[in-house]
Amino acid sequence: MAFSVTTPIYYVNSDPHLGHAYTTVAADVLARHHRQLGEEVFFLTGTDEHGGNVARAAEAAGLPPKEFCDQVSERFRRLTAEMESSHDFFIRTTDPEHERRVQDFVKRLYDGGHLYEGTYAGFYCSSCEVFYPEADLVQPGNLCPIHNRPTEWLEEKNWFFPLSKWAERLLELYDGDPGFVRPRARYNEARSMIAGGLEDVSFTRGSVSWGIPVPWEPSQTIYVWVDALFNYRTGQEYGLGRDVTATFWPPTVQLMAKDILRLHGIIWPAMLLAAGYETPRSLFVHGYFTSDGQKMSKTLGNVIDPFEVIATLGADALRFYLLREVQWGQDGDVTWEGLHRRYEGELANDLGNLVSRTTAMIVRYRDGVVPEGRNALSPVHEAVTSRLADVDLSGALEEIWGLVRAANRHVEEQQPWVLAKGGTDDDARRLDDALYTLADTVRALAVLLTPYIPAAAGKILDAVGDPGADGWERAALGLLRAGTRVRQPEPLFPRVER
RNA sequence: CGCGGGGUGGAGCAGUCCGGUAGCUCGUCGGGCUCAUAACCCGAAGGUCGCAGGUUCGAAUCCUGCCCCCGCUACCA
Repeated sequence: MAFSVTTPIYYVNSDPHLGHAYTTVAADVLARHHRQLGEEVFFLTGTDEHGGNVARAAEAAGLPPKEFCDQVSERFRRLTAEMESSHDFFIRTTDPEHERRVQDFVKRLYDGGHLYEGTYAGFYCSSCEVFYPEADLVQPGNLCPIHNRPTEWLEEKNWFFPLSKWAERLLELYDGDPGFVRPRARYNEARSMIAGGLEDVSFTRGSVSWGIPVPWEPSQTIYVWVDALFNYRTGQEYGLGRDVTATFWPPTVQLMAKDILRLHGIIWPAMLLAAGYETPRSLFVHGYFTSDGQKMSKTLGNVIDPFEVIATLGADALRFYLLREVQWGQDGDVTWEGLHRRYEGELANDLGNLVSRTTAMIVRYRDGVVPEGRNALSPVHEAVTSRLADVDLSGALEEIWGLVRAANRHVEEQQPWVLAKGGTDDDARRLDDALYTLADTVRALAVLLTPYIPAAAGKILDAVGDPGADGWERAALGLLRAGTRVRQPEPLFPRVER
């Protein structure tokens, strides 16, 4: 089995923020989980670096475009590193290997007769790098509907991709697989965009120089979105120093936010169909964040910087919070208040404290050796497996937390401290069972949580004497060997001052 | 006739596809415990499931109409 997952490549026009972190951690959880399952995994992320927006941002920063991209791309790379992303390759669209392949790809479409030459005239927004039909403009003043700034009337010779021609094939794709785009509402949205009629799209630009030259007409550059989308393919072709497309193409799951659904759900598969490539197995569209019910903005002062979260509470906390607080696939509200609440209430009190009390009791009552016993709790790994197979990242976490709570409840029900004082054989046997249940459950929890909070999960496995045993088959209960040595670790999630 | 999301106890949400005693977390109040990161556990109060009609033995769930909020305008995932 092979599993390949992608994030969008992040546009270097702006600094990394919480949304980027969100998509990255989601992809990372999937990648780590599928590795646990023993599958071959290819997880691709990176940065999107061409286009007029970047050229302008570079100019504003007083840097040549490539140098500017180097700097910003490095910030994104640092974010992925700090949040412990396990991606297999970090692509940059300014990689010469990528640029060359994009040219080959576009040439292939050209040679196959899939592009035609036309003149494009229209209202152009230089921020979007997009022409708008007059009907979409904000009046008066022909303002860009996205930026609310004046557009300019521009005419240029372009190569076009006849998207309209592909509508029927796209509908077949959608109708043949209701799971192609998830959640369902996004599938409906994309399908109705196709059914409502598609317009051909410009494939090249005459007015943007910071881009990949069109092979047969070097005065033009390849439109940045073509260049960007095709990273999913080129990354597999050269990312590992060899072509792994035979194993990993097409991508199993491609993650994105809703703003780029049209690009990924319509244009991207059409491009691939035209070029004769297999289309992605599935797309998953997640939601947006608000903070305190409002969009994040510097002016409102409710911006949450992922670097700051990691510096304050750690990468595990950020990863956990984003996937726990926000219903996967929906918009969600994130705040520092909520972050602290989840950190203290769930990571520290529920999980961290469970590990603490479990290990402390085994050290205290059984000299740190796991006794013989059987696990009295009900396993959750099958439910979690099925949630993750459905790419339900917050649902899986909910299932896991049910086991955390059950374990804490078990302590109260069994009252090991009472059993330890009782002198009968029955007391001793019941204490053994209770301690075994706790140690084994904590161990299984670490396995289940490995994709989400890899650092803490590793520490838990070390503490219960099962280091590195994080394969998914270990997620079942009752696998901890009696006689294993346990020690009490430092608090996994120490209290942090607000 | 722009598109999309949402309205469920004080807060945040699940449940709505495939109708059948309204559930979870947090908060509040009361109690228990002492293994543990002053953590943990139990109990209670608290909801006419946005409104109005309809279908049905039965509607948060299906149908019709309406009202309100949010995003699409951003450091845009």
